Amino acid sequence: MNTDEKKDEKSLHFIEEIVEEDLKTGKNDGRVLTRFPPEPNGYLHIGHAKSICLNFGMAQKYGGATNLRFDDTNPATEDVEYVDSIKYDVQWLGFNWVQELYASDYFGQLYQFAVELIKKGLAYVDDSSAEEIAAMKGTPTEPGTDSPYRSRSVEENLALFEEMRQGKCAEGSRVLRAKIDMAAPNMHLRDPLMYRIKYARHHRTGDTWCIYPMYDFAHGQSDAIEKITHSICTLEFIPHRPLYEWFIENLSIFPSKQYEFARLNLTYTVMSKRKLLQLVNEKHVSGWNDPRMPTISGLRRRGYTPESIRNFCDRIGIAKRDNLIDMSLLEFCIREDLNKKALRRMVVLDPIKVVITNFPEGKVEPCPSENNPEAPETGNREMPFTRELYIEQEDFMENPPKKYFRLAPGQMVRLKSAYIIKCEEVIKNSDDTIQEIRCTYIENSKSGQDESGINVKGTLHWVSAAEAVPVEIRLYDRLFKVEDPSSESGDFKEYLNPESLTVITGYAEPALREAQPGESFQFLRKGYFCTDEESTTEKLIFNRTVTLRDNWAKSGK
RNA sequence: UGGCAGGUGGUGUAAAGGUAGCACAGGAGAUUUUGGUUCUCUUAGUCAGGGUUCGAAUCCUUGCCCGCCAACCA
Repeated sequence: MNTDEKKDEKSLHFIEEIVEEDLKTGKNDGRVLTRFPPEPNGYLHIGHAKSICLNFGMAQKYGGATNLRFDDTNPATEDVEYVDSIKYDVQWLGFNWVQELYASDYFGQLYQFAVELIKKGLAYVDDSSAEEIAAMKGTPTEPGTDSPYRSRSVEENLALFEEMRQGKCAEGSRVLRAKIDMAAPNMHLRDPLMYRIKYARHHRTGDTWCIYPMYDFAHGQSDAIEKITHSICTLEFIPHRPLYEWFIENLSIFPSKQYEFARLNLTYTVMSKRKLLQLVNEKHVSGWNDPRMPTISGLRRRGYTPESIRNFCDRIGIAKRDNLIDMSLLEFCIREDLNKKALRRMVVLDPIKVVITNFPEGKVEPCPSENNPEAPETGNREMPFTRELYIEQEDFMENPPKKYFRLAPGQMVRLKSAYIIKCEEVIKNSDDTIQEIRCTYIENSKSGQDESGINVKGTLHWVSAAEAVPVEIRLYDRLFKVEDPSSESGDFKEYLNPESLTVITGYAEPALREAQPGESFQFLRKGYFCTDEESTTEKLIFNRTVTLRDNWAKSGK
């Protein structure tokens, strides 16, 4: 009994365990307040989605809340364009923050904190150059050396820091540093920089400030100011934790706690904002929302749903070891979701003409076809069946291998929701290519009223040649040719997949005329496709989200 | 040769000293008017050595391997 109960429980990941322990011991009065802290210097990607699901998810699960806080301490790289896209993407994923905040909201408070540390003799103004500071920092195996400015008096430091703030110092001429330990084995404790001078216009504070706090002197204090209980970040911030705690202790502010988990890596793509920005700037992709990008906006345009992404984040788990998740898991998640939701439509991507010789010219016979067999309540739409049709080039072979269930001379197939046809003759062009396939249809074999008694192995999708709508189809494939482009030697861009995008014209059944931008469909036997945002009634454009699973192709044919 | 954090099937992730489980991927079959879906079944794993223990993925120890850290980035 006891063991059965245990089996049913989903096991907790290490952060959930920490929170449950805190709740049990009454820490923070049972309060859970997390924050999602993006820097507005790029678009959010699927790795951020993992963090978003974690931070908002923890709050949701334990009756807490989550702040959205922009870590905007570097005006040189940040912009409102990014702020807007980030807010949109978080909401699109299905999460709501209680407060929209900015580290820049705290610039005044942070300045006071710095003054406080100077007064306590724990911070000093250093006139050394960036190069000199780097040289005095030492190396991981050798201790650093004290700066000649390290022993300035409190009064002098106070005056100098004030001058920095007033814009009396040139950019790069001075910095404010914490006075900790130049011999610390942890490099981050070797008198880390707290403030630097930057004459850059900030997207929120404008020209109010010319000194800006570094990450380490902004993040922890922002957490403390907001009384964040669990400050969750990625593994590379582990060495920052002692510094995070040092500032909090010496300032005697709310003791937020930092916890670190392993960031997401995905096969056949890159996940660093720097690299993604490079792909955008160098035009290897059409923009941050190119459907090949692992960005939230790219995935959205590709046809990924919020549900599928949340589900994916759920399945990959939270742990501390480095990981490289197989792209096929993400693909599984979107297929799973779209299988339930996407309406079925027939589109021939690579047409070959079929003439039904015993079907009257000019006749149009409506064939009802289910919109989604997984959701019968979606009903049917009608496909027009006519004498001339298109089927897929690959669905016909003159000399088929055994177990080829499709069309071949003398063989019969079912046209989905319509008739069984038999291939009678192949008409060729002078260059030996196929001009058209001549078939006869079995009159009493219509779907739903089949009295032919004929059993066929294959069912093909098709469209009426006369009624089909030409549409643009963008076939997307993986962005890179190798699983882990970042770990390969040389420039990661050498490994871009030149065939990541193929644009073709396909022939769609008439019902697709009404496709709205953002709407997803299953093109029968071909895959899931999403109407592109640039699609119009005059020119329909579809992006391939993902192919269907294909056991036939997998078997090597 | 410094500090820190990790190492469980191909990929992820559970098992908190007591049956190594789940998902994806792979394989076999059944169903199917999508070679889709669904349903069965299945291959495959505790980094290595030593120790503690009745019993170790788990504790101790040594070694090996991977990652992060020396931006006026976050």
